[in-house]
Amino acid sequence: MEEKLKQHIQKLVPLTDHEFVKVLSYFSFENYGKKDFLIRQGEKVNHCYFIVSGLLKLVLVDQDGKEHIISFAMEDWWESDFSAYFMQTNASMALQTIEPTSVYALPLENYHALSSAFPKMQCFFLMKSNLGHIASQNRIVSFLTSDAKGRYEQLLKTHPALFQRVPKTLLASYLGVSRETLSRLSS
Amino acid sequence: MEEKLKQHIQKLVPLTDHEFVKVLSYFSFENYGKKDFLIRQGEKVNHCYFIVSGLLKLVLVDQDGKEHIISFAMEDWWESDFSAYFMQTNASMALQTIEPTSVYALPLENYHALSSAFPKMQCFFLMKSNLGHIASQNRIVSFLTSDAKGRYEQLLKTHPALFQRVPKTLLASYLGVSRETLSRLSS
DNA sequence: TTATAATTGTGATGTATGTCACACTTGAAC
DNA sequence: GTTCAAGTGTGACATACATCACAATTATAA
Repeated sequence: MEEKLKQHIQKLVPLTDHEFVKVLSYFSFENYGKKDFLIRQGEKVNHCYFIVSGLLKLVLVDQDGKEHIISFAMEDWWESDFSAYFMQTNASMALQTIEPTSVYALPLENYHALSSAFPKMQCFFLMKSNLGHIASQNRIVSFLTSDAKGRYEQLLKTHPALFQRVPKTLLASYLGVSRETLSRLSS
Repeated sequence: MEEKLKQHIQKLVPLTDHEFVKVLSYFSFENYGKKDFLIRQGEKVNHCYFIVSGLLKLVLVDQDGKEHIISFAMEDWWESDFSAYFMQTNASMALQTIEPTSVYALPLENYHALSSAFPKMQCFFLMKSNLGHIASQNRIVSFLTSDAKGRYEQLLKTHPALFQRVPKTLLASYLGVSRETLSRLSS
């Protein structure tokens, strides 16, 4: 499981075993069961997470009590309420497991310490952030250019595994359509 | 106009005058008229841009020839087709001026050179990227949680100036609704 | 100025999608 | 196994929004 994080970082920046051991010391390893909260809406956000295994949802509950899925987070992803994490404000969304999940957690102080101690890691975080920004923009594009059916088909193509692992209600919420409409699209 | 960039950077990282002069040398200053293209869909993307003055649209034309506005870019913003810029692929969207515009352009080689020569600048880019990621995620949230009217009112609250500077057709395209619907919302 | 294009408002109508209701199935807990 | 909750499909109906059409107004250029 250390290997997972090591290989993940090494895909973008070279890192000796010795360096990695030091890098790893900035993180803490944590295990969660099903439906556990890593972040609760309205509370402080102390960590961002690298997901070793499992599956989570980044979710926002609106005034009407309706749940909206901003993102699913799976193996090899980084997730948090990044706005609340970086700005040190209260979480506007929750991060909750769908399946039992193992993560490496990185406190904000350590994020900064790690970035200054290892320029390579700052470079790594920069690349990750750029990729995250691009991914979000693609999602915006899919809202602008596609209707429910188009977005459904894109998701089916890019993340077929999700349709096995996640209840349709959650997929519908991620796509921005009602459960019923999604059901009709897939039949 | 150098001042604009200097103050913008100094809002996030401290920089001596001497350092800034060196930083500035990585950029080239460019002027554009109305409706000029900085990036054309399908072509290589060589620069990202800091906007000193003016107004642009980041826009995608789909198969049906319909135009979708991913983003407006105004003074003090950074813009590009970041996916194409970083991955060195062809642009999936165009960047075009709405008003006459002045920018500082940064070639990708210089982006990397600047980041290694000035750790502070890498830190700056990291913060900017994080903020960009967060902004995109907020836009996604607005698509998930709000209908056309809600998104219209949010935009009116956060960027009232746009309603003076930009034709309603473009605002509609940004909001993901038809021109006619936007017209009815505002009356 | 005059001519032409760009921008905007508004009615009539079609369609995609949401909402409510209910039944059926599947899986989890005791 | 029995029980209960979670997940799913589908009909009937309501509604938000798109599309098409046209007129009116405002910029832009010759």
